[in-house]
Amino acid sequence: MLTPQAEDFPRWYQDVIAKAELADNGPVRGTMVIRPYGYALWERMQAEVDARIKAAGAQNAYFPLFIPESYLRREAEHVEGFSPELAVVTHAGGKQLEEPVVVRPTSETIINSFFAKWVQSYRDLPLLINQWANVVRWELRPRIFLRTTEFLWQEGHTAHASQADARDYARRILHEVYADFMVNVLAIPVLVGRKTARERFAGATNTLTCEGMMGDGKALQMGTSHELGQNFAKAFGIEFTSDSGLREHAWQTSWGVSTRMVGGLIMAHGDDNGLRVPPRLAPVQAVVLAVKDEAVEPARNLATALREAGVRVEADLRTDTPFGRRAVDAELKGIPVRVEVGPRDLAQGNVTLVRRVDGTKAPVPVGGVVAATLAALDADQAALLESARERRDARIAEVSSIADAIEATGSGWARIAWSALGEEGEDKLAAQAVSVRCLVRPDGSVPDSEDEPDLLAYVARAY
RNA sequence: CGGGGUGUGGCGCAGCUUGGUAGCGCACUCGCUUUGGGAGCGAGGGGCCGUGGGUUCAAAUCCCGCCACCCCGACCA
Repeated sequence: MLTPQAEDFPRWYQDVIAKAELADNGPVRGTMVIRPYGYALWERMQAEVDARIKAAGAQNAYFPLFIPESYLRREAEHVEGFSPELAVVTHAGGKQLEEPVVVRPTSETIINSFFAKWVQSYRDLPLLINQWANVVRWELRPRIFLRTTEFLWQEGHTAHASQADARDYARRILHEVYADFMVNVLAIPVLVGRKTARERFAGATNTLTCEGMMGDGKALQMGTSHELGQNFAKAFGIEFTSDSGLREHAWQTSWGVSTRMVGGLIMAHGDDNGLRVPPRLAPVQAVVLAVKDEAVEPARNLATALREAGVRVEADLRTDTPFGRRAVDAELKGIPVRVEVGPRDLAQGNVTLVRRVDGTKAPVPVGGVVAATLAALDADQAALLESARERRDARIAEVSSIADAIEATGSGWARIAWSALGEEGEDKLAAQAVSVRCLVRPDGSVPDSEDEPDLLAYVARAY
């Protein structure tokens, strides 16, 4: 299984670094350089997430990279959560600044300072804003793709007229944007639930999460959606006149997903032969590989036919590069379908269709390539999700004691009654580097409070 | 900050115990042969061995100091 920066890299991961070009460590500790192929994966994630955000009614905007230090101090809990990991600019323009500015670790403070101007009436609400940006958090221990000093993300910030509206919107983003994308595009069957107070975002009144299980059984928080209550509205003066003429503070949410998802994709689906990219995400869904010179023209034609059928296709006509190398290149990148076009098969009117997800190879008549490719893409998207779901479910242990829970997290997750755990239990887990990933109701839905009866806690080791 | 470890061509490493002409794999350059699963053969280029000092006829190797980086924890998307 593929773990970025694991002690003993699988050999192929080094190859991915060297050849498939996902990411390098950057020149500053913990930053990362995303090479073109890794960025292509991120661009696809952006496109899919952005479409869902817009469908949920939010609009894109952009706010400053630099935030006056005093802005962060306005919300006590928030500043406490971030102060150790801030990058602070003290000098600029050749002199010391009167007030240092921080490089945004997240943009609640700067965006809310504008919201305070933009929101005057209940008619201005809800205000639904999203920003695609880079942020910087000087973490103690970076981990490539999962916790880098600088990362790319999307952060949504909204203001609502009522607590109920804010609560509903935070849930809507969680389900319709994040979980929908992760399950249906990334093929990662995320668990959706509520964070405990201990795990909550600094400054939030409620944090919701999508938790994915990686190939080694550890958990990865892949996306979060927060209810901020009126904390920031009070700190930044976001007030409006309600329909009954009263002056009220807005209720807010914030939510985000980041390049961490690239790491999640790698660790959830990668195998010993490289990446496996689900077809709906894949920047290149099919590669048509000409085995020898005389197959170049037929290969080009097949690529055109696939493109016209709506497949994201690439023709590999580099017949001066050995076949094996080109096949392995496609495999490492996780390209779902490979169509090998060679004279031997062509003589029979066939090509070979190779599928990355299950590794099968089969001869297909030239005229049937488009249909076979479309069928394979659909089937493999479903197969990847199904195998990830089976693996996850098989690794969730039902336990009733804290000791058993810790034991179970050696290989997967544990499910335990929240009443058997509580905050004291959470402390004991933490001492063993185990955390409560989220709380859910018995029917799997997201709780409104951690005090609801019969809640279940999922506990695991996490990245 | 605590506990481990590592610094040797672009990348990954051996050599260090027992001092004596700096080596291997990958990558790179050239030539020929190859091309249906990470090509083969031949010929090349490239390194003040992290850094400062010490011991010695002689230091990658031994001694002392410093620096950097990595891993495991604390912090965290």
